[in-house]
Amino acid sequence: MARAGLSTERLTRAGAELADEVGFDQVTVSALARRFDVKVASLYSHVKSSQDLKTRIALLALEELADRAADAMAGRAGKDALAAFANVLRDYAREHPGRYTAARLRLDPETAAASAGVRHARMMRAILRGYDLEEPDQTHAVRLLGSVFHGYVELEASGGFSHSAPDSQESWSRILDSLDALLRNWPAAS
Amino acid sequence: MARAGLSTERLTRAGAELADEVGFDQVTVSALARRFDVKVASLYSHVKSSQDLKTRIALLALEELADRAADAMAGRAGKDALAAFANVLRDYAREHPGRYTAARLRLDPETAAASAGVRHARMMRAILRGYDLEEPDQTHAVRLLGSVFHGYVELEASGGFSHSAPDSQESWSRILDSLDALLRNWPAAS
DNA sequence: TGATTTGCCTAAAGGGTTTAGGCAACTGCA
DNA sequence: TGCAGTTGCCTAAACCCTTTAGGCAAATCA
Repeated sequence: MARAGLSTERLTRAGAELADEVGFDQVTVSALARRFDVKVASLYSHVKSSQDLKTRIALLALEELADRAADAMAGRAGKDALAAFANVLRDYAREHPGRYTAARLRLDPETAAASAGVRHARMMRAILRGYDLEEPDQTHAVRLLGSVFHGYVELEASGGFSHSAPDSQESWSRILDSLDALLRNWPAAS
Repeated sequence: MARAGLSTERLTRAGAELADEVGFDQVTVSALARRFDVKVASLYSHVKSSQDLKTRIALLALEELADRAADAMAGRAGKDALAAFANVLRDYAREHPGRYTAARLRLDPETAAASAGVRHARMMRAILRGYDLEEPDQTHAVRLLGSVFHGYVELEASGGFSHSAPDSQESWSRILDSLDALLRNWPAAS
């Protein structure tokens, strides 16, 4: 019987594609086995469990996202860097909704620490270097940006802003403008 | 054989409790049947499907949330109203994580239109009446606030801010301050 | 070429979802 | 109060997903 050429790598990639096609939570070991025209049990030589598969897809997505963000931010600072980073996030989510959802999977601490998530955090700090913020305000700002970006992208993905004026692109631009303004004039602690 | 006294109402409430205890996506018709010490098939007289059950829990959570928010906002305006609304969201999420997750379930358009979600939207607009924003900036601001609130609460729930200084409460306060400042000085379109 | 490793398979158990059909327990009406 | 009709929970069964154990054949390497 001919072998299918499975590997952890290929399964992870195929899983990511499947996620984009049918949604991350429809990614199942069974569905993946069907895609490779192989029996379900065969996948368990390459992947420990369904959870393991999902974690690998999440890590892949985080890497891709970090790579794109690093690329986009190269040579930029201030508002340009802010917009570049934010747009990478939003575009990735629109292009690869399943992978984006995967990237938001809750990872256990060690896995998270070894993931590209730390690159994301560093890039966020790098953006803020273009503004004049001391600690702890810098941390507050990191948290604000993270919340806005992820929050907006998620609301947009769930259809919250579609079919209503003004269109989402305009809100997005204006929100980036307003965040830039806010970071330039960060209010002192009350 | 004694009857268990099931009803759609009771199942929905029990489902909400179960969600808070074990997580919304662990809410299953089977688990609920166990909780009532009843056979699984029995629930299907009261609930159309697993999806139906989840939707009902989501609608319950949206109602509770809207009730609390309306309460908290009564008699407040400006920053007070902003903070009241935001704190209700955050507190509810901390108190009832499963219900909060449920409230974020993607509903089909008609269901959403008939849900307490519309009250949320109206309250958001009410908050902005305390600031001087014309359309379309008011809509942009609604979207920004929605993104920040949901984004922050979600990142916080997933442990993103724990075990790191400054503590989450401080960031939350400062972020509310900064949003207030931003809304008072909303930048003109570029 | 023969021995070993590797890869995919069959088999089976366990759990969730959902439907069909049955009997017992309530409800309401005479 | 007694009986008919309705309602509520049950058994049974089909289908899908996960995961483990153990087997045979294909690839690899000596």
